[in-house]
Amino acid sequence: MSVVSKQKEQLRSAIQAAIEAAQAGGELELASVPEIGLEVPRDTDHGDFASNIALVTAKLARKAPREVAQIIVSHLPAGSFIRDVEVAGPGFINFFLSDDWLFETIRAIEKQGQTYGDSTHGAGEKILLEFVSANPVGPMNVVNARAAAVGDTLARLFRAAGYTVGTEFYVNDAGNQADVFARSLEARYQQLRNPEYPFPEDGYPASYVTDLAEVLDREHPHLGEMSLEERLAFCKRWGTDQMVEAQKADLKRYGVEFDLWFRERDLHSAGALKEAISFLENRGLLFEAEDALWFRSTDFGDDKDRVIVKSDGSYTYVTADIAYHHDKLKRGFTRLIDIWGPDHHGYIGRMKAAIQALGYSEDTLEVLILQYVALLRNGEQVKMSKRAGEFITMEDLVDEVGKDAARFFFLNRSPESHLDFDLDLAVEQSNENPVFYVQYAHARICSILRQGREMGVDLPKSDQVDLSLLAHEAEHALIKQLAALPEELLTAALERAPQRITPYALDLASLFHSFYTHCHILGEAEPVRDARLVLVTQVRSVLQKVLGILGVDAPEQM
RNA sequence: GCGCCUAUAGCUCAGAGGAUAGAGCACCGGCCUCCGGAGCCGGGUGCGCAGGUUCGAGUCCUGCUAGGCGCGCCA
Repeated sequence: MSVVSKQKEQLRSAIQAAIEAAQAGGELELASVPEIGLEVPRDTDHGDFASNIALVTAKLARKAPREVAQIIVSHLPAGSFIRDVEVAGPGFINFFLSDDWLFETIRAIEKQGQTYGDSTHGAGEKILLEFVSANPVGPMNVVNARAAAVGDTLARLFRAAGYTVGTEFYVNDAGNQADVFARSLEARYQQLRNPEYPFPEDGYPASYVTDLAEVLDREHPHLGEMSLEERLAFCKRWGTDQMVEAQKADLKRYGVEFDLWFRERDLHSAGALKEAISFLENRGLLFEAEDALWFRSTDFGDDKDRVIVKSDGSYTYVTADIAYHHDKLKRGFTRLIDIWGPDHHGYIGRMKAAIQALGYSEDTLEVLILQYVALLRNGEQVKMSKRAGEFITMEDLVDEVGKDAARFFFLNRSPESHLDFDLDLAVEQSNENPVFYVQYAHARICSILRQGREMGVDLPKSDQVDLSLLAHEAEHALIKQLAALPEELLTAALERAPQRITPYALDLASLFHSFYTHCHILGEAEPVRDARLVLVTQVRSVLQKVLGILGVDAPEQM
């Protein structure tokens, strides 16, 4: 249990006891006592913790909120860890604690290191997080970059919250787009010898296809001996493999590595689609109409029924996706979280229907819809067309603004909000970027500790120093921020809100910078110096933890 | 027409039913005998509109308005 939770527990039982005492004395009449809410107020004038219990119960007690608060306060045990208590505002009870819990926080971080802030909340639950899943027919775009940042950080948050997590990239290498890509690649290959060779009307004209054709020609000279059918199959397999490798490299550079790259073609070759179809068939959920085979998804709340096998005998996208999700569930995952683009939101109904048809509850599948990213340059939206080969790729973005700034930028916004990414601004102001502000705090601490070492100062442990010397306002504010981490991480995971972490990091950095200007360290008398060295060491640890969650580097020097 | 998302400061965006709504950028002042000035301290404007629920609403509900996206035997 975190230090903050422990304080809240103690306060809760104190309040509970006070209410019971008031009831026994006939001062308060409550049929039932609701859960006692406690929060850390934003404003430090409002104490270390505050409760709204009097506001919540006022109606029940038929008294004014402030009066209820006053009665509760009068029955609080005296002389405890509660240093002071007051009734404030509309009826809040504000608690001012003795500083011990702050110092306990420092000892907890020192002891727990990079596991500080973790919890066991998700123990027993296995989450499969699927994200990016860009088609293997071209380079990834900036929405993919946004998805990668959000998904990767969510995965890290889930792990911190004690869940078992698997991350997957679904490679759609067996669908229409892969065929179109294969035909495009084959045509470019032919054109190396015969410039007149026709390029498919719906093909991808972008130059990377031409570049790829040249590699293909170089590495596979026997290709000309194949039949057209064989060659297309080869292009499809080889070409998508090349794209997957390129995507892997881009993502790795971006700090994202998946546990599994799941190939759609493996589902086909394993007969998983047929298996899924007969599974549904056995449950009487399929019917034939208009020469096609349909899934009666309306039985599970979908808007309309969906085609599973087209009239030409081929499968739809949803068929493979049902098989894929069935596979995930069979692997023992208890919750599936998919991150999709906004153009897929209409797809939620049929997938939730499929999950239920497979015998699981609707909320086994959770879909997070990521909104679009509009790129701005010179104040105007950059027009992009994948088909015309005109677009800013994820690789371009990372080249231009850097991994850390790009990730931080994406993670500073809520996933479901539309995002304008001003490239000029991101590049121009790269030195003023918030991410550097946080990294600078880390580098500064490293520098202090480095200089301390050079001066021959041994890094003290918390039990060797007098932590009560950390009495400055800036020090208390800093420690409170450290204490807030466990709740912050858990809430971010539960609400699927990675965008909560960047403000936390910025606040922590800001509180550190402020502390730094107000409180010197190495020049101070030994007891103060040592206490502060312990403090900044723990600040560094938490900065590393938080930057690690964001997937942003924590440099020792900048 | 139906569905999803969005609307908060000049701009880009945070915001957890609570007290005086925040950050960055931009703009204007201060702060270096001393650990990194990529820093600190101060300065000001805002919840699209109208109802409702609540002791209390930027937050929840309803209806409008505006923008983005979707509604395929495409993926």
